[in-house]
Amino acid sequence: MARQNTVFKEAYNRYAVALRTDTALPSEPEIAAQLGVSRSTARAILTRLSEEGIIRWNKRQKTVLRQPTDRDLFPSEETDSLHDIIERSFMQRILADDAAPGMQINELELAREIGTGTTSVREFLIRFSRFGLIEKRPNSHWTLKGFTREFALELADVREMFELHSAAEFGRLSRDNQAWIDLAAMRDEHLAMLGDINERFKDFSVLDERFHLLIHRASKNRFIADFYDAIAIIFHYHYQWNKTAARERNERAIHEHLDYIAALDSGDQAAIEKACRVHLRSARQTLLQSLPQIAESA
Amino acid sequence: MARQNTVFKEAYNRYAVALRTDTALPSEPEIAAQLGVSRSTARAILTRLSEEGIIRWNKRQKTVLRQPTDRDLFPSEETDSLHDIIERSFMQRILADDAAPGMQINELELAREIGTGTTSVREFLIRFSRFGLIEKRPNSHWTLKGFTREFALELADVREMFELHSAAEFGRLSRDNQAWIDLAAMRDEHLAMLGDINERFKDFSVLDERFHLLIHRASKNRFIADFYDAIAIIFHYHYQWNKTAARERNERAIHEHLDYIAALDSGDQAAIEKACRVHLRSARQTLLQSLPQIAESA
DNA sequence: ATTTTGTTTTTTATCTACAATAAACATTTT
DNA sequence: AAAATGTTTATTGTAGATAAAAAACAAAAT
Repeated sequence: MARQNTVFKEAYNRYAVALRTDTALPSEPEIAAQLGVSRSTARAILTRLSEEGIIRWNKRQKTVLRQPTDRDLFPSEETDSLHDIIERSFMQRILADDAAPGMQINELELAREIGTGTTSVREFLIRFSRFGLIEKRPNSHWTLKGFTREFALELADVREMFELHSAAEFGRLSRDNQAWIDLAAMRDEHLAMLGDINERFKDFSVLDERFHLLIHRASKNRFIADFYDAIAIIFHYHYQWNKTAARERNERAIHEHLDYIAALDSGDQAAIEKACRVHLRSARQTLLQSLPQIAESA
Repeated sequence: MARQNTVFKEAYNRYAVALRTDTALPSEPEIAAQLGVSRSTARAILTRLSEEGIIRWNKRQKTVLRQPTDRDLFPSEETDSLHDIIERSFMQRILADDAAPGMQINELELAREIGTGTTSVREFLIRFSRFGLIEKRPNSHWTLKGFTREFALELADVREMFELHSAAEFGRLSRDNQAWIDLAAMRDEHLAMLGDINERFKDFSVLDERFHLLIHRASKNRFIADFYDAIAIIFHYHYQWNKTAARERNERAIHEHLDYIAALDSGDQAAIEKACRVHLRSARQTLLQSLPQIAESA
């Protein structure tokens, strides 16, 4: 098999669930644009919808005959892209207890366990290597460097440099910039979450990511943006893993964010830097406390 | 063909030129370690040296019979690793005049022109993408973002953050650290080059890279180190390309380096920061001036 | 004249195979 | 017994093939 048609299946599901009986569908290019796929794929979706009797399709006439049921959709295992499958599987492995720093990573073994070819695994590892968690010796194996204390400290250092820079840039944005509106909305979301913290503290990590992304966008720097992508992925898996004292930790972080937002809003660079440093210091503590115990420096 | 034996050929050449008639060669593991290859490859080298009548090899007895000549060596085209070939070829293309920002990059076309398979080109592009000069749209083509003014400014911003951090860390190193000895040697090299600047100004870029690498090593941060790798590669090709006013530019940079070294040596953090900023400001200017004219923001 | 659909071509994503290289194991030599 | 050599096995690096997806081209409809 050369390639899975996951793009088609995933887009098919996405389109099918949004269909409403008796409505007319737009033109092929419009459907393609809505779904973010090519017209070829959009046509493949229409073809299948037609074959399944979900729509009647004749050139420009496209009418929804019936609501698709769950049985019309592709199962979720078939809609995940190979890259996502590999990423999830790999992250689970390196966060598992028996993944000790210094461990070798075997491409063929990994590919077999995930049930995929070696090329995809190789490409994933190359992409993933920029997160600093694995390293390759040429003509030889990859080595897991792991979530060690060194890793956390190095990550935190760079994060602080970048965030202080971005926060300062944010403070310099002209007042008619969309970012200020987004920031105000963000404050409201923080307040809302705080009002129902006992129920909603688990949603904080998503809000946290969006908040810092908003700040970082102000710097308009591709290297900072890339680094934040890396952080987001690492935190995404890491927080799924480590959930100790989440409520207290998140509540405190929300308060810090609110102070930080107020400082940004004031436009006072000294206040911004101060609030940013306060938050970054506790974020660093959180990160260090959440390290897996076995992953001490190799 | 599955794989070129460039590791073997390159190591063979390296070992052959160092041979001296009538000397005895060490054990296989030792040879392998010297060359930085596996014993399998070391044995392949000994086998060929023996077949060519350059050595007599009988178990532990390995004697050099004659000095290898140029004709014994593999031609340089056969010793370059595929990765290096692709890198060189690709950098030449994106620095060429007709490489406009926004241009599409075609994997298959690139592979054919370089005379290699698509897999290697893909992997190269994935690795190269972290330098921020190209970008991929999933399921579609790569786009050349190019050496634009934005790129230079973003690069310079991050470089400044990192170098200020590293320089401060350097100033905090304990006095018995090897880095101080290296720094003193580095100052002497700068002075020597300055004494013969008209002849040697072209060697500055190598010294410049080594100098900044020394500074950055003090921060012991993998993200900073990786970023500096990227800078070094980009500058390597970029400076080969742009050579305007090299003598004056380099002479001034040497003076700045010497001031910077003196500041580091003093251990005074304020002086370090000042000297570092002075140098970084002119380095930024140099970078901006060296931009290709056509590569203005797309 | 522009937009939509129909059809063909190009390009990417992924698998498989295999030589080069590294690594492991076994035997011999000192 | 430790280190070297001899031999076998495992793993990586790369080419080539192919289905999926995108893109380009052509014809038809508003």
